[in-house]
Amino acid sequence: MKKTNILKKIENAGLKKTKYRVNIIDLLEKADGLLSASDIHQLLIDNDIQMDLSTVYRTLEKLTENNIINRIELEKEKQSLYEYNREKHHHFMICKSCNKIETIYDCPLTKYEEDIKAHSDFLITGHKIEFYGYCKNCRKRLKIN
Amino acid sequence: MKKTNILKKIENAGLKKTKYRVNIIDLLEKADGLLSASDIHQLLIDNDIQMDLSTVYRTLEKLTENNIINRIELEKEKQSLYEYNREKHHHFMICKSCNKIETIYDCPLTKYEEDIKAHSDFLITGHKIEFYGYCKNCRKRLKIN
DNA sequence: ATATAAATGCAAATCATTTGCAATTAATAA
DNA sequence: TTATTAATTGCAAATGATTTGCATTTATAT
Ligand SMILES: [Mn+2]
Ligand SMILES: [Mn+2]
Ligand SMILES: [Zn+2]
Ligand SMILES: [Zn+2]
Repeated sequence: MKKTNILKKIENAGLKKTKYRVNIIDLLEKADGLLSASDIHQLLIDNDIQMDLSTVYRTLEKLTENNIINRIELEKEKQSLYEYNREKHHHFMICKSCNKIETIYDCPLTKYEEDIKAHSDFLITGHKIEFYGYCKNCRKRLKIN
Repeated sequence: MKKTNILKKIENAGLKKTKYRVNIIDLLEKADGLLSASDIHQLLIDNDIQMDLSTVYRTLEKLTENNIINRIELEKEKQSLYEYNREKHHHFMICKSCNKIETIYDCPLTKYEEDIKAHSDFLITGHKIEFYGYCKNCRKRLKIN
């Protein structure tokens, strides 16, 4: 992503443009998987960017609040994970053996939520799904079909 | 549930029959909602049953391992919650305003999982869904339609 | 009744996350 | 540019749920 776009996002959120914020957004935008606060902290250090872990947390909080990134809480992962917000509804498949996380850009619930809307007093405004199972590699390795 | 059935469950799991285990299973079987470890600890104290919180945790762990109860980890609840395992597949609807948790004994994913099975290398063996929205009371109170 | 492994209480440790506070810095106005 | 002010930061300490080490007790089988 062009740096100007990142700066625009920060500006639109009414946040100060600090090198830390630009760096974290940049890093998450380039990352291909989900990253934890400490992952991010370490990656910054690897890039010679010193930043206190508490500041990482505060930054992630602010960016999450402003929908620039998403905080993901997965079953069993004690740490929160973060991803760049590409504004594309998605879900996760998590391998029970190696913990690999794959993303599904697809959603089976649209119709179901409409049904609930019609038949229940509860108004659904969102949902979260995690699928659990075995990834390609682990199926092979563990001979699971 | 008749106490003999609880004892049978403990026995089948190869666990010792301690008053604590019987009490916790009993309590969860009667509870109508989800309970945290500290909820359970407090309820036991209210019933004049002294039990160390660490023992509550260890008991819940054992009962979960043996599928007598289920451990539920919900987005944003920092504490794990527990329910008696009625062996009935279900999901939750969580009110964004009052945090009320309602259960859905229904599942919209059977067909979808078969689709994934057919089109992906990932083998799905289970899933987890949380629906978020507003319960009847909060819809009324907050005038949300 | 005895032996043995499991269960327990208590205190201390863990670990991700949060917070208080003083110092620094970005944004804005003068 | 300089001054002003609120936001941001670093550091150390706190938090809070959960876990663990260890000595003691208890349930179960012989
Ligand atoms: Mn969806
Ligand atoms: Mn289901
Ligand atoms: Zn795997
Ligand atoms: Zn509600």
